[in-house]
Amino acid sequence: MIRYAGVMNMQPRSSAADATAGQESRSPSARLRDSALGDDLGFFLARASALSLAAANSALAKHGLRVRSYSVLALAANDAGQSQRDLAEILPLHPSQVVALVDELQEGGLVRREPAPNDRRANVVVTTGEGRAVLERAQVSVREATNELQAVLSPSQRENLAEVLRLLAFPS
Amino acid sequence: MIRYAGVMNMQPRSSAADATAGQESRSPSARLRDSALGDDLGFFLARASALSLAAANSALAKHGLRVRSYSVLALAANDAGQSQRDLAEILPLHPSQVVALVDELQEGGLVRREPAPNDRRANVVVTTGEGRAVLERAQVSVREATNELQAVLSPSQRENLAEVLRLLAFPS
DNA sequence: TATTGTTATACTCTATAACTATA
DNA sequence: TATAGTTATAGAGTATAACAATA
Repeated sequence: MIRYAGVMNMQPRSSAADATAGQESRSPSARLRDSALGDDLGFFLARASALSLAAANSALAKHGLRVRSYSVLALAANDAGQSQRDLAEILPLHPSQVVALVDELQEGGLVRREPAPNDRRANVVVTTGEGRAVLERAQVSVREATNELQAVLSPSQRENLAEVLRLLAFPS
Repeated sequence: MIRYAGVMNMQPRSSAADATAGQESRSPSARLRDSALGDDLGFFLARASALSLAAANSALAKHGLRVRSYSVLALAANDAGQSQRDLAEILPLHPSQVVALVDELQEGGLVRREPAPNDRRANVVVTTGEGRAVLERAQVSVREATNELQAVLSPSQRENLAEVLRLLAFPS
């Protein structure tokens, strides 16, 4: 049911084709291992990320959300008083992308734009009651999908991964 | 110089704005940590992947390549006799995407399409001498970029990461 | 009947520039 | 003059369907 995104769309291949492939039929993973990509950490990073993104998007679909709108909703819900500019900075997205995402969430009744108290240029993005309810349900779905994906890892591997990825994602 | 791709485009913000932000000015990373995204491994995975992709694309630009064309070139060079369908399966990309990538590489003189010996429907993608030369130089650049990105990690952390990512990327 | 390469199309995500209203 | 939000547009990347030639 999961659709792989990005560099990751799987093309299921008939096993008949494999069977008749002839003499030089190493497995796809063997070919990959022997190529220049075989020890390329970036390749695995991209693939793991795409799988994770696809799983999250799939889990969020039933709530009418995608990863990016979910992110905006999650941040807006966490702390009232955040302007669109703040959201753009934190996520990080371009301000013009935040406009579209907030539009979408607002049309669904999940957030409101309110005038910022100190700055008449700025909007504060505020979650509605409906928005908070949807977010809570969506969080459960995302967590389930994440756990399923990480089921192949031991608890210590998970912790290690989180720590190392944090270093890579936010080099300080 | 690096341009961050995807969910990852950084919007540099004037420190003046931060200084005058007023009472509730937690840092962006603090806001992120407190939000529903703060413990979301998928978020860090996406961000690390985007940084890695951007670094690789940046490193490949001077060779006239991008990550996807580099991947096709690397696989074609590794093993003569691979059809476009094979490449699509291994990478994995949609066959129609491989068409465009091979077109591009062929126009640059890095690969040739040759008729497959056993199957007149299929093309075999073969690297030219120029293609192999470019690939070798590109590989050096990619490796440099990767090392720079992973400089924050200890050797054992790198090994661990590679092992864990392999499990996530290719769940068997 | 199924598969290979191909073309075409559409949709998502990302990047950039420009405009307006405020500061 | 700089910033917040907005609009518009263009380019990657991705997904899908259809077609001709061949198996």
